[in-house]
Amino acid sequence: MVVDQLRDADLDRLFQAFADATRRDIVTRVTAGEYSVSGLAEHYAMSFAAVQKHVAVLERASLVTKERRGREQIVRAHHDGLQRARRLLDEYETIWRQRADRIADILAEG
Amino acid sequence: MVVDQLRDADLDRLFQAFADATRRDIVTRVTAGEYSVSGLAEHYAMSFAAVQKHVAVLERASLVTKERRGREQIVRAHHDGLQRARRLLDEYETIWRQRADRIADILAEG
DNA sequence: CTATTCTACAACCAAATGGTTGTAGATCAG
DNA sequence: CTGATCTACAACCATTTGGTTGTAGAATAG
Repeated sequence: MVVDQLRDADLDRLFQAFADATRRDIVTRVTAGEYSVSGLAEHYAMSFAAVQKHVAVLERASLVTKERRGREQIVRAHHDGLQRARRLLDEYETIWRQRADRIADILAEG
Repeated sequence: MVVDQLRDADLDRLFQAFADATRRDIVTRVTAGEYSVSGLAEHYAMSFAAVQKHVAVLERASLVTKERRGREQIVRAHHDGLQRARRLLDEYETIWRQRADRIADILAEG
């Protein structure tokens, strides 16, 4: 199974984006409210540029979008992206859970 | 919010482990049946050592375990680890979905 | 107009990642 | 015992990652 390249690359970017506590926190924040990039940066013990890069990673993973408003860039949760992420996680989770359940059943029988 | 360090590190390792197509494929395989490390390695266009490293990453993320059987090392899905992964993903997903739903409602009203 | 704020982006750096080859120790087959 | 197989691990390499500082351009405030 060489698997679907497109989907693979998307999943790579998705999980990679989630594999950092700062980025997960950013996603949590922007699903709750509006933040400019500098507004986000205030909350982390790192440079503005570093936060800018984290936002860029989330953007490439289609988890957030940016929209310019005056001199600020507003970061928002990208709902299509988040939904897509959920669906992909669900699929994986379903496969693994079904198999895990089947194995649990077999172990229970034994 | 400086968040829970332990959980953060676990989540980092978890998502990092998932952020590679080969590793996701390995997890899928070992949830379905038994594989030795070399048995797994047969399926990928990379060296045995590379696959060994991927398995090690999954092991550190508590997603698989290894058990020696003769000269082979059998790789198995670690069900506690997978369950834990599921629970963590569910939590995140719940937070995000609730917020996304709320926002969707607001947008629908407007 | 000027100063400040917000963003973009380049250059740089250390550490981690994902791969390789090579060597060596166990275990099994004949 | 000997040879083949399976694993472990070290050393190495190129690329990516996560951070930094510095420079420069747009937009706003006064």
